[in-house]
Amino acid sequence: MKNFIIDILDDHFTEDIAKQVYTSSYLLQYLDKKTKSVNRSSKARGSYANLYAIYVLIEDYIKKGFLDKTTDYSTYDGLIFTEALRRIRELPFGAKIQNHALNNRCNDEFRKFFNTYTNEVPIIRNLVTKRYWINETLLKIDIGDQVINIAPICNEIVEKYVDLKMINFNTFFDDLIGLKKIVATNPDSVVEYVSELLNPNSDARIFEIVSYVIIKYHFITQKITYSINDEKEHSVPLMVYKVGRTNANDGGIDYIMKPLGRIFQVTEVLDFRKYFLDIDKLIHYPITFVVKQDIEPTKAMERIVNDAQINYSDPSILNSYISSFEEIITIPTLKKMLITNITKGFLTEMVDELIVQCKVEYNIE
DNA sequence: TGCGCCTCAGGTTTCTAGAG
DNA sequence: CTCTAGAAACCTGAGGCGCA
Repeated sequence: MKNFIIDILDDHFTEDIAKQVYTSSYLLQYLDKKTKSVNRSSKARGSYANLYAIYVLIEDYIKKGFLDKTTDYSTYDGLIFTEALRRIRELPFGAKIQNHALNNRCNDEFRKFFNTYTNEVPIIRNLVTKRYWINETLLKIDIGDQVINIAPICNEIVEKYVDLKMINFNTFFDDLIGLKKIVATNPDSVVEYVSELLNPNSDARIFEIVSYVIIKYHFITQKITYSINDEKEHSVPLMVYKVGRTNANDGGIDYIMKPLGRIFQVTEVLDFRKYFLDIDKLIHYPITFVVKQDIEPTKAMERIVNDAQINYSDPSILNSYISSFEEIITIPTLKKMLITNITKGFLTEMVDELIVQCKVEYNIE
């Protein structure tokens, strides 16, 4: 398969020139290296920070008219750090990007790739004035009889890359929106789709969201009645809340139930050490584990206990961990819950909730 | 094929210089 | 002196890759 960078170059030049431009431009080769995730699986992480650092500086370069040589770029004051970072954060997936790329990482990485061929780096900065420039020498490609400025092409590449990543990513949302449309007319296919999301190979974040939605609607029909100091009785549903985004919640609690205070932790593996670590983190507070494994909960528990017994000779220590397992929920449990939720008529709500949670997870809007 | 090490990239914390 | 922006160091999970 031809890559999209070559396609873009071919749009601008004859095949011969396109090839020459590519082989003489380290910047284009760098962009090529940094955009590889397009052709990888949906799990492959994209890379935006370094690309965006280059992008905003080139954008500034073009916007201020240096492409048309109306003024000399070397006399330009440079782009202010805060402005550059602000612009980076406006770009798709860029909301949380930090200072690293502008400060050093982009240049470091470029050097790592190309130091045997060139001493130039993409980003020029003045530590005293805190201003930033794109390195113009890397933009001007001399191919013998002419000098080509690749500034617009570089930015076209970055834009195309972001487009492609967005398409990848939007497919899932489009699917969900599609589900919403057919939920009334063809509920069976919705069930099939959601069940598919529960398979062990699905993306971890998706699994965490889908299992949350199922668990939430499983408990929401159960009511608890309590009274404080014998005062009037309250009757409330068991509400499960998702705490934070998966990505921004390293090692934290995943779901919490009010008012019982049950805590849910999602895990992919059956390694007992992972469970014991979670239990340690919460100082042996009881935990309900949601496990992305296609086995019955009893089997999962058996395996954990067996493995742990080999490593823990003291039964009282072992027991202090085992007793911190409040419940284990596995894929078969979730599938059963899904079916009962649907028979209770929660299908539409569940699809809506899925969309809401995905928007939170992926920072949409 | 499974395991351990390495890289990558985002996120958090700390340091520093300059302004007031 | 304090406050702030900017810079840099530190941390961590996930994926990839090489090796047995």
